[in-house]
Amino acid sequence: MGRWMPDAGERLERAAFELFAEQGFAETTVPQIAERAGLTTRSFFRYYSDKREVLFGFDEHLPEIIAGIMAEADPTLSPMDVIRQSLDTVATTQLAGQLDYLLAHRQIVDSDDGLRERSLRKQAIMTEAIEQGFRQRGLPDLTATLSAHLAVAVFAVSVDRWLELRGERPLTELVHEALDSVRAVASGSLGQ
Amino acid sequence: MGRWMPDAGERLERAAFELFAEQGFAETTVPQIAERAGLTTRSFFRYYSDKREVLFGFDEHLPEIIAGIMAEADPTLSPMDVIRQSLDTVATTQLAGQLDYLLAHRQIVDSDDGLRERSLRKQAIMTEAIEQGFRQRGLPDLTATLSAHLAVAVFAVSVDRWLELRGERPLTELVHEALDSVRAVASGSLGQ
DNA sequence: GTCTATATCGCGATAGAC
DNA sequence: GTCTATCGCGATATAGAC
Repeated sequence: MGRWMPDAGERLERAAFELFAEQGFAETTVPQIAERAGLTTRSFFRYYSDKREVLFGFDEHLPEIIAGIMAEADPTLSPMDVIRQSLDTVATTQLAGQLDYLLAHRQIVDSDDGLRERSLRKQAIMTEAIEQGFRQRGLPDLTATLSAHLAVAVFAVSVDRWLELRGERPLTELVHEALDSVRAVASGSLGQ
Repeated sequence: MGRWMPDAGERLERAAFELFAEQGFAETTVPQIAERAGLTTRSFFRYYSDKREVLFGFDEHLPEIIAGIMAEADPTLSPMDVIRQSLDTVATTQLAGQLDYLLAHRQIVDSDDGLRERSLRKQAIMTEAIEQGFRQRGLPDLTATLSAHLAVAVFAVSVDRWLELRGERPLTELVHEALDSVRAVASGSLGQ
C-alpha cells in the first residue's frame, strides 16, 4: 500500500460528512476527521482552510458552472427568462437525484450557526457569479446586481421548500411558482 | 475606583472599533481589546460570543425596529409600497447622519472574510424579521419570504452604492432607483 | 511535520450592589 | 445575605508559522 492513498480530499470529505452526521459538527474534531481518512491534522488544513470548508468543496466550481449555463441562454431573452431557463437547467441537471444527499447536508448545516453562515457565503458566491453573467450579457450594473439577487432568492427559497417537502413536488414547479410570486409582488399587483 | 466602571459593553465596542481601525481586525487580539476597555479577556466573552460580534451588537435590536416600522404602514398598502415606505423611513431615521460611522465600519468589515460572512448573517436576520412583518400583515408564506428577500436586496444594494458614492446622492433616491429597477426586471419588460 | 499563538469556554472564587 | 458581574485559572481546538 502506497504512502498516499489516492483521493485524499474526497476521503476527508467522506470522513467528515460521516462524523458530522454521527456525532454532530461541533463535537467532531479535525484530528478525528484526519484519522478516519488516514491522514494527519496538518494535511486536513492543506486541503480545507477550515473545518467548515469540507462541506462546501463544490463551491469552487460554482462560478464556472453558472457562467456556462448563463452563456448558453439566447442573447435576446429578458433577465427573468434567463433566470427561469437557467434555474430549470440547474434543477434538472445538477440537483435531480441529489435529494438524499442534500437532505443530509442540510440537516448538518442547520445544526450549527457557523455552517449556516458559511451557507450564506455560498449564496453570495452564487450571486456574484450570476451578476457577472448578466454583465456579460450587457445588462447595466444595477440591473445585473438586482437580477442576480432576485435569482438567488428564488432559487434558495425554492430549494428550501423542495427539501421541506422531501421532493414531493418537482423543483422546477416550485421555481416557477416562486418566479410568479416575485412578478406579482414587484409589479405591485398585490394590493391588500 | 469601583471594580465596575459602567457601560462595559460599550467600552469594549469602542476599544475594539478603535483597535480594528488602527491595526486591522486579524492583528487585534481579544486580550488587547479587553485591556483597553479595562476588563479581562474572560469578560469580553461574556459580552460578545466571539471577536466579530463586537462589531454587530446592534443586530440585537433589528427585529424589533423592523417590526415596528412595518407595523406602522397602512394595512392596505401593497408589499412593494410597504417596502418603499419602510426603507424610506429607515434611510431617514436610522442611517442619515451615520455616513462616517458606516464608512469606517464598512472598511473594517471588508478587510476580513469572517466579518464579511458575519455581515451576511446580519442580512439574514433582517430578511427573517421582514418576512415575519409581512406575515403579520397577512401575506402568504411564499409571498412574505420573497418580498423580504427583495426588500433586503434592494436595501443592501442601495446602501452599498450610497457608501461607494460617499453619500453624494441621497440614500432614498438610490432606494427608489433600485425599486424601479426591480420592477422592470420582474415584469419582464427588459427584453434585449 | 512539529510547534505555537490565540480564540473560546467551563468552573470556582470574589467583590460590590441592593 | 442574596445576586450578579467580574476575575483567574485552566483546558481544548483551530489555525498558522517555522
